[in-house]
Order: sequence, then structure tokens, then C-alpha cells
Amino acid sequence: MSKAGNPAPESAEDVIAPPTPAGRGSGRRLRGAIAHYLGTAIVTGRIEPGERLTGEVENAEALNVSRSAYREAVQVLTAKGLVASKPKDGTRVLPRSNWNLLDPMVLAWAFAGEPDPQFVRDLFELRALVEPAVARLAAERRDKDDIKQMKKALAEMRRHTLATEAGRAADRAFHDALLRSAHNEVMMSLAASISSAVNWTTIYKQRSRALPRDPVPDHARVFDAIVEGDSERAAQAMQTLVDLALEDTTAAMEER
Amino acid sequence: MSKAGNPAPESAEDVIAPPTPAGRGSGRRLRGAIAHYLGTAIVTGRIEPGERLTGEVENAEALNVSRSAYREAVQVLTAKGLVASKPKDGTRVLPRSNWNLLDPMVLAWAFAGEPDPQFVRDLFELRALVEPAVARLAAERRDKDDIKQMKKALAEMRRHTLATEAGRAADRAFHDALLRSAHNEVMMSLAASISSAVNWTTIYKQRSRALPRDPVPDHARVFDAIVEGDSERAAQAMQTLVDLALEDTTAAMEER
DNA sequence: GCTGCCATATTACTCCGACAATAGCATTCG
DNA sequence: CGAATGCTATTGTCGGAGTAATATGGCAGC
Repeated sequence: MSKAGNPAPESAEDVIAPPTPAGRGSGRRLRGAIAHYLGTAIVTGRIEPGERLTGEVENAEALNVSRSAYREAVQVLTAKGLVASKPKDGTRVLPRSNWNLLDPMVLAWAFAGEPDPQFVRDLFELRALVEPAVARLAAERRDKDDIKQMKKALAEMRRHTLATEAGRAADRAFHDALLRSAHNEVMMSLAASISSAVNWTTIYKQRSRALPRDPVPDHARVFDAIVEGDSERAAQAMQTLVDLALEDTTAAMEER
Repeated sequence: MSKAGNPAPESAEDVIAPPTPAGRGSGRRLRGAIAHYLGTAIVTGRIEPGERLTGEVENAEALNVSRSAYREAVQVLTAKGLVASKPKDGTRVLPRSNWNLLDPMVLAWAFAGEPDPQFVRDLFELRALVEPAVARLAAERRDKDDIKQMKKALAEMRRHTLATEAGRAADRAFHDALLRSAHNEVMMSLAASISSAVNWTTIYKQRSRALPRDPVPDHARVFDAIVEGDSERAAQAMQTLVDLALEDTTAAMEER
């Protein structure tokens, strides 16, 4: 117990065990809290690749949880490629190249602390590649119902601002509808992952800019192009949207 | 136990319990075999979204495994977004939109049976988008060491054919080196997922075409463009590589 | 001195049985 | 008729015991 094994067993049990904030907030089970704790520790670099997690028994009792709960949490990390376990060798953090960086939960963990600027750059590079392509596909494949959904979401966006929850919900609805219009399941999954991450960066934006630019006209341009089936213009318009988001985000990061 | 709960409890215990082929072949643990069994059942559609898995206890004993092992397997599925569990409601298969389609293991499960042509199309659409972009980035960012790695792998490719394991290893090495040259971690992760899936489709190719086209010249074209830093030509050359792969794959699928 | 085999200690893996917590549902009370 | 309440099915957590796999170090043979 006094092995001083991993980086921060300091107050681990206080962090995990009770129904504490950032512990298990709602519906979140104990193993979820453990996974979150270990996951952020790994993804943010507190535990480095190659390092060994202390044994099941010791670590479980250090966190004040049963081995079952601890093991189930480790299974989650294993499923996301963060760690691997072998008898006689323990469970070790895998090299970054094995991590499922596109897993929504891994992305969330990555943004739990200070987001690494390099990582944000990589992410936006991918976003700038994928989202215009999605818009292009959407322009080619959208059907009547797709258009109806987007139209509805856009109308809802006009009624609220992004400062309100309703506004953000409408924004999400618009992008979801757009995604569905592309009729490509794999890209849907990818875009969903990305946007879940991007939503985390939005939090920082919120804090830094008092008067964000009105998003409706830019979204409307994308919508119009898709309705008309003009794939190039749709891609272009979406590109602008991504560029603006990048601008805001980098500005916000520099302020910090 | 005679509840006839899920689709195929027929011979489940025979499939899972013993160290059977397709069960736990090598290093694969029991829970891995269970996860594989349930995962393929879900991803290939044998169990449909919304359906409920029979209770932990019954299902565990139906599979002839302990509840612990069964639960850990379910955690893996949960981590990949395939299922969700709640007390009093059981664990249910989530709608496809929640699945992490880019998870390497999910992709492997998807190709465990007959690959859905629509799914393959979606995947190649993404591949056609990402891989040229990676090549473009590589041409802009590669350093001396990157080039050295690619050169080495390419030389190795000349010495073997794709029919041999050494040849396939060299091919993988080349693509890995190329990926690293792009210096974008997120895209690396994405491309790794995709290519792990694509390797599955390669199996079908192997069976269908006796004399595959010599891959070296096409790879060399990509390499040359990257060395010269000509990003457009690199992207183009990679595009042809993807096109050829698509051609082969669709041809192979039609033969079946 | 080096190489390959083998015993052993360590560690994760599996099994088990009991109890706690949660959430859907029916029932009752206002 | 609606809201609070108790019931119960189901997952969640616990702790302990035995099994299996493997990294390591010692020993024998070359």
C-alpha cells in the first residue's frame, strides 16, 4: 500500500470512492469512474507508455474498490487500446500508436485537462478533410426527408442563440441531419466522434468570446447548396464553417 | 435455460468453452472469445438493435462460463458502443449510430461473415478520401528518417511477393512508414483502423485472383512523389493505389 | 563462455456465492 | 385523475479461492 507505485495514488480513494463530483455524477457506475480516472491519467500523460500499472489487488485496494470493478474498468481501457495485460508482466500502457484516438471516450479524456495544441491541430486537419467531403456527398445523395430534417433544425437555430442549450441542440440536430444525408455509415461514425471532441473545445470558446459571429447565415449557405445538389459549393461552404471554427479555437487557445 | 432466449444458444457452449478454433486460438482469453462471439452476433445482425440479451446469469450459464467472464466481455462491447446495460431493463443492443464502426475489432467482426457490400462501399469511400490526403501531408512533412524507412520497406517489397508473409509484412511496413511521415496522430489512428479492415478484404482477393498486378511500381510512384515533396502527385498516385484496390475488391465480391 | 532447457515465482484469469443499488412497474393514496 | 410509494427483476459491487500463463533466473549441456 505504501509502495508509492503509480504517479498519483495520493488521494485516489477520495477521488473515486464517494459519489463525488467528477467521480460518478449520474448513471455513471463505479467502474465508469475508475475507467475515467485511469483513462485521463493515461491520455493526458500522467502515466506514460510502457509503464506498468500496479497489480490488480494493490491498485484496487488503493482505489478502495473491489477487484471486479477495477478489472471491468481495465477491460474498457483494453478495448480502447490504451493498455494490455499479460500474466507475470502486469498491465502496461501501450504506445500511443495503439490508442483508438477516434473513440469518443478517449477524445473526451484527452480534453479533460489542457488540450494539447498539437493534438487539436491534428484533429482539425482531419475535420477539414472529412466534413467538406460529407457535405459534398450530402449534396449528391440527400432525399426529401433529409432536406426536411435540415430545414427544421435550421429554423430552430434561428429562434435561439448558441448561448442557450436549445440553440446548441438545434446546431447538433442540423449537423446530424446533414450527416445522415451523406448516407455513409462509416463517415457518420467518424464525424460523430470528431464532433463530440469538437464540442469539448467549444467550451473554451464560450468562455473567451463574448459576441460570437452569428452562425445561421453560414449554415444556411451549406444548406442551400445541398438542396440545390451543388456538391462543390456545399463542400466549399462547409470548408468555411470549419475554418471559422478553427480560427475561434486557436484564438481561444492563445488567450489562455 | 430452455427459455430459447436469443437467436442462437444452440451450440453456444461448444463454440465458446473449449479451446476451439475461432474460439480462443492464441493468447486470446476466454472473455475475448465471448466478446468475439457476441460482437459478431451483433455486428452481423444476428441480434438486432433494441433486442435484449438474456440476463447475465442465464446467458453466462448458457455459454458455460462464469458470470465474471461474461460481464467483462459485455464491458468490452459497451466500450465499443454496441450495447448498454441498465438494471431492471437488461442489456440491449444499441442503434447502429452508436457503434464505433472505426474500432479495429468492430471492423474485424463486421468482416467475420459475408461483408455487406454497402458497408465495403462506405469504407472505401472513406479510404479514398483519407489515404490521398495522408500522402499529401507526407509529401509536405516527411523528414530524412521517414524517407529512409519507406525506402527500406520498398526495397523489401521488391524482394518478395504479396503471396508470402514477408511480402505482406513489407507492404505493411511501407504504409506504416508513410503514415508516420504525415505527422498527424489522429489520421494515423484512423488509417490504421481502415487498413486493418482492408486487410480482411485482401483475404478474399487472394482467393479470387491468381496473378495479381505487381504492386511495386505503383508504390514506387507514391514514394518518389513524396521524396520530391510533390504533394499533388503524391495524392494522385495514392488515389490510383486505392482505386486499384477497390477494383480488385469489387471484382472479388462479384465472383462470390 | 555461450546456448538452450526447465523450475519457479508472479501475475492476471476464471470461478463462485452473497449482497447492494437501481429503475421500471403496479398499486395505492390524495 | 395524478402523484407518491412499495415491489421486484436485473445489473452492479464485493471478497476470496483456485487455475493458467509467462517472464525470469538458474542449471545443464555444448
